[in-house]
Amino acid sequence: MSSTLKDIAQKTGVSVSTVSRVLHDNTKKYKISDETQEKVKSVAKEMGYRINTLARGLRLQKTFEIGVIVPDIANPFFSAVIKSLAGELRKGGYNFIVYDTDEDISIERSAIKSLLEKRVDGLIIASVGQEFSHIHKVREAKIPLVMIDRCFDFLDIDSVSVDNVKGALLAVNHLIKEGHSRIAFIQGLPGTYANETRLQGYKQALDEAEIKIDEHLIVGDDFRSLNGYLETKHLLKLTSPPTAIFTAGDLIALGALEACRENGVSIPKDLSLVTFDDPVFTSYLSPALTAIEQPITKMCEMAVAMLYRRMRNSDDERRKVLLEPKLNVRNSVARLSALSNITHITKKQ
Amino acid sequence: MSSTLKDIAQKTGVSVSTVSRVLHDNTKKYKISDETQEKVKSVAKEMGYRINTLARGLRLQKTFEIGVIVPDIANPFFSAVIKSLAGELRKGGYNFIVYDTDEDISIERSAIKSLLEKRVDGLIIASVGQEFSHIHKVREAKIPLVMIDRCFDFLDIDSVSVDNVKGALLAVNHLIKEGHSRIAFIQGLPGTYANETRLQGYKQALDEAEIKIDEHLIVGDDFRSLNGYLETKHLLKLTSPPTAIFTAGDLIALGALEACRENGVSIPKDLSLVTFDDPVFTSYLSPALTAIEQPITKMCEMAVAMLYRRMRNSDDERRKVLLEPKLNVRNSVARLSALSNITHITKKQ
DNA sequence: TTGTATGCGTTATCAA
DNA sequence: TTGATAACGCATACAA
Repeated sequence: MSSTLKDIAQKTGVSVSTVSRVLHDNTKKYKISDETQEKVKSVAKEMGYRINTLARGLRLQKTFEIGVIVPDIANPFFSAVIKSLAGELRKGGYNFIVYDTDEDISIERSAIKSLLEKRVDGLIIASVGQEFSHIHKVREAKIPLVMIDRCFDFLDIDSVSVDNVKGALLAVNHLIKEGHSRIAFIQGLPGTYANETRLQGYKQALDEAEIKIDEHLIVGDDFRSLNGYLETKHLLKLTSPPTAIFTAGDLIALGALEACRENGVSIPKDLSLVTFDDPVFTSYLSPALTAIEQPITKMCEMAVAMLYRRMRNSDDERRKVLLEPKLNVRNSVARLSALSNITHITKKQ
Repeated sequence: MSSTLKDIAQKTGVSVSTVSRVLHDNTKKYKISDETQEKVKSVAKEMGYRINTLARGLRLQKTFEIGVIVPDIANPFFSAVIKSLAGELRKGGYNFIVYDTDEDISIERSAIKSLLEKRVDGLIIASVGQEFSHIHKVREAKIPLVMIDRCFDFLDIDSVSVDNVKGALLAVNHLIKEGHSRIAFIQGLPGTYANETRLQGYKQALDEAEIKIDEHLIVGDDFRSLNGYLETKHLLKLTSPPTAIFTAGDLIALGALEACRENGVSIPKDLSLVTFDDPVFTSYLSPALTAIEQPITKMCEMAVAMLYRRMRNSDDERRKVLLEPKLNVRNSVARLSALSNITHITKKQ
C-alpha cells in the first residue's frame, strides 16, 4: 500500500504542496522551515512514500524515459549497444525502455506504438529496415528520434552508424591483398541499410580490383547464424567453391564456422573468413576471427548526444554521422599463393 | 501534438465518455450507435489519437507492465531468458521493462526503486545475490514478485531455478567417470545462490567419489570471462595442475578457453573442460563444449505462470521450483587412462 | 514560509 | 444510447 503526498500531508498537518516541495523540489525556490522539512521527511520515510511517476509524467508532460528499439537483444553487437546506451542515458538522468523486435517489422511497429503511448521523451531505433512507414508516425508525434546502426539513407532523420561501405572495402581488400579472388559474400537481411551498404562495399572492392562479380557467390537472407550455416554448406558444395567468405554479421560468421567444422573444412587452411562486427567472443574462437570492428561506444555516445540536442532544439538541421570502421587482423585468413590463385581463375568457366 | 479524448469529443460533438467507450471499451457493455462509432473512429484516426498510458495507469491503478531485472544482458544465458520472458508476457497482454544491473547490487537497488515508482504490476528478478534487504521493499510494496535463476533460498519468495546442485553433480561425476580426480572449480560470484549451490554440488560429487577436496583448486570470484581467463592461467601454473576444470558459468568457460589457447594447451587432449550453462555458441566453439544445459524456456514459462498466479491471488503459499538440468556431452572431455590417473594421484602431496 | 485550487488524460459511477 | 462528474497523484500559479 503505497502512500501519497496527501497521506503524508494529513499525517503531518501541512498541505500537499508543502510536502511536494519538501520531497521533490530541488530548486530551493521555497524556504520551508527546518522543522517542517524534518517532520515531512520522517513521516514520508515511515509511511514508505514512493513517488508515482505516472502522475508526475501526466502533470509534467515529461517522463524522463527514452525508448530503445533493437532487432535482436541476443546478438552480441546489440547487447553491447544496449549496455552502452544505458550508461550514457543514465548520465543525463534518463531511464530507458528496451524493445526487442526479433527482426520482425510488425513487432517493430507495435513497439513504436507502445513507446509513444507511454509518452517517452525520445526514441533511439535500430530498425529492422526494409520498410519505414511506421517511422513517420514518430515524426508526426514530434518525438525526438535518432536512428542507430540500422538507418534509412533517404529519410531526413538524425542517424549514426559505422561507414558500412568502407568497412566492407577494408574486409574484402584485405582478402584480395592476401591473394583471394573467389570471395563469397553471405548477406544479412536484403533491403536493409546495413546489408545493402555492406554489399555495395563488397562489390566496389571487387570492381576496383577488376575481379568479375559472380552472383552465385552472393548468398544469404538474414543476420542469424542459421543463415551462415546453411549458406556456407551451400558454398562448399559449389563446383568451384570460394577460397574466402566475407560475412555481413557476427552471427552469420558463427554459423559459417559451424558448417566448416562439420564438413572438416579447416580455417584458414582450406577457407578464409572475415566478418563484419567484432563481438567479444571473436577472440575465444579457434581460430580468432579477422573482423571489422564498429566503434560501439562512440556510436552510442553520439546517438545520445544527438538525441539530447534534438530534445533541446527540435528544428536544428538533421545530421547523418558515419563513423570509421576498423579492420582487426587475426588468424582466419590465409595468404593464397599465386599458383593456387591462378588455378582457381582457370577453373572458373 | 498528440490529441486527447477531449479533443475528439469537441470535434465530433459527443461527450468524452462516449469517445472513451468507442475507442477503448471492449466489454461491449454499451450500445453506441453505428453512426457515432464511425464518426468518432474516423476523427480519432484523422487527429492521430494515441492513448496516454500514464493517465490510464493512474486511473486504473494498473499499468500492464512487468519489471524484469537481470545481472547482465550481454550474458547469453540472460539474453535468452529475456527473449523467452518477453514472449510469455506478451501472450498475457503484458509489456515489460528490462533493467541490467551489471552485477552491481547498488544498481539493482535503484532498478527496483525505479520499477516500483513506475507502478509495475509485477516483478521478475534475477538478483545479483549476496544481499537482499532491498528485496524486502518489494514485499512491503505488495508487488507480486518471482525470483528466477538467482534466488535466495532462505527467503519466503516464489522462485524458479534449475537444480544447481544436481547440475554440478552431473558435471563433476561425468569428469570422475572419465577418470579425472584433479578437478578444479572456477567459481562465479561467491555468496550468490547460483554459485554456492554449484559449489555444493562440486564438493558433494568429490566427496561421494572419496576424492579429497583440494582448496587450491577452488578459485575465481565472478561470472565474467576475465575471471575464467585469469584463473585458468593460474591453475595451469600450479605445480600439480588439474586435469579437468568445471566452470560455474558460460562466460567463465570462454575465458578459460582463451587462456588455454594462449598457453598452447589443447582441449581436451591436455585439459578437460565442462561448464554450467549451455549457450547457443557452445556448438560453434572448437572443441564443442560439454555443458550443463538449463531448461530456459520452461524456467521462463514457469516464472510467468507463477507471477500471474501471485497477481491473482496474493496470499497463496509461496513455491520454490527446481528444474532438471541436463548434461550435454560433446568434445571437451578426455578419458583419462588409469595410468595417468594414478600418476596424478601420486603427485598429490 | 505555507496553503488553495486547478488540470494533466483517463475511466467508472451515476444519472438521464 | 449518451452525458456529467469525480477521482487517480502530482506540480504549480496564485494567494495569503
